[in-house]
Amino acid sequence: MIEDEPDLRDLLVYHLTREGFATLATGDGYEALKIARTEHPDLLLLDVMIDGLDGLNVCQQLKEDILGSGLNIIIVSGLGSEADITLGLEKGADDYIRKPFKTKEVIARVRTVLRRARPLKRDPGDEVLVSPPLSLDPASHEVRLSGASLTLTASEYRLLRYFLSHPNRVFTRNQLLDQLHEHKPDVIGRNIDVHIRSLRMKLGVHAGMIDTVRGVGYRFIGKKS
Amino acid sequence: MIEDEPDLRDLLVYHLTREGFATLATGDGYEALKIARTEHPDLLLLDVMIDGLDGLNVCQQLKEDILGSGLNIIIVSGLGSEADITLGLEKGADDYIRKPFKTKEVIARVRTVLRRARPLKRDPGDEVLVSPPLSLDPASHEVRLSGASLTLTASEYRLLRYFLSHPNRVFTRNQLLDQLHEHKPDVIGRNIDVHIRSLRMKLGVHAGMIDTVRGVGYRFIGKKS
DNA sequence: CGAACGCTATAAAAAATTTATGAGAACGTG
DNA sequence: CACGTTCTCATAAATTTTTTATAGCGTTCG
Repeated sequence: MIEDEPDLRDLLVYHLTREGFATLATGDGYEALKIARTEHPDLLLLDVMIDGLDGLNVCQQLKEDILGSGLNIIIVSGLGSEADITLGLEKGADDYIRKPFKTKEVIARVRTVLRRARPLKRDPGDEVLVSPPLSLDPASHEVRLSGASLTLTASEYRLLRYFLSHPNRVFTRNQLLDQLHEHKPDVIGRNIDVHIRSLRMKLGVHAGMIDTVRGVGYRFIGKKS
Repeated sequence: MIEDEPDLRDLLVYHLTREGFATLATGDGYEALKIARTEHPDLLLLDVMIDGLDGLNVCQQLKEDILGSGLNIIIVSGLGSEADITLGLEKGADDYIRKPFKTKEVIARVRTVLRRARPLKRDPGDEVLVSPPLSLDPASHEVRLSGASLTLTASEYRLLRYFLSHPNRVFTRNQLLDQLHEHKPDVIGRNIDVHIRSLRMKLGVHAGMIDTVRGVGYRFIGKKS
């Protein structure tokens, strides 16, 4: 992100980070070029009114420079600079946002551009979790064991997904319960046992992937794929 | 909750309580500090525009004060105080809500922050403890001796973890017992001996790492990794 | 130097805790 | 209402923790 107003920059960085985007920010045009060339970002959020170098120049240089490398650019325009927008789009920007904006809107646009531009790169939260011989695809909600499709209930799925995204780590029953539903205070901790059991049954031979840690809880044993 | 408008305060208290959160509310900054320090809340819902003491001050003081105790803070900002938000986030707040808001939104945020915060609570103690040839990983609850995995019972694990995090220091039997369970006053001190023994057995050749200090207790002999 | 004492190690039995399992009730959804 | 899912509970099985008893070792002091 290139944005020269520190407050606004920090706010946006905070939000983007919170939404799962790895974010780098600067207020200076030259620095931006340097960062863009070394870090190969997927997306540039570019305020056209910045120090050091005109935003549109940055836009143009980068588009030429890293042509085809999959860099996307969203222009953030100041008030009443209609011209900048059209100019920017001509120079290769993919979208624009007009000030003042809501952070929600920014995030939505970022998402949209990234999704449109990179059907290959999935959302971080949508990546297929693999831990042989298990694989779980959040997008299609499908789980496979040694290639064969497993039919899981919603709870089983959630549990397994949580396990798969935090392999080799112990969780107490309450931690696991929290993953199943937005904390239902009245649910008895022991009922995790039942879910574990059904998961294990469906895992069949590989039931051992879910390990009981006596006196603590459960742990999923998984290899890095 | 710190909120100085009584109507709004009551409304929120009503809703939060109905959702199962134990809620305390005040409109005064100083009182808030006092309550926070005695009641050890999990979450602070903090309006930055309050009487008695500036909201951001409250935020900062509490974060410093109860550092690591797992206090989470959500800032509620008045209209157009963008600056307060970033400032607050810098001072340690975990999230913010902008006025005007819907009670549903507030509840959702509260839930989210609390859920997100809970596993983090465990983080500080998550570092792997190493004292060659021993290593203990709190996250996976796994202990290795010269690379080979050791299977410990819950008590053995706790004991060893305590030893590893305080090497070369003598502990009385009662101190060690306190580590095993939240104070069970009726347990006889001598039973630590039994745990020590089983630990030593599992340590095999390295049983000597646990040293008997006659007339006092035990000490773990460890090198810094 | 050696016997007595106090503390620790060991072993085995008893008590307590924890987990697995099976079956049924409650719940929600179509 | 029928169905599949989720939750609760009771009981059995497994394992851990505590207790108890005895043997062993080191220290102290006559």
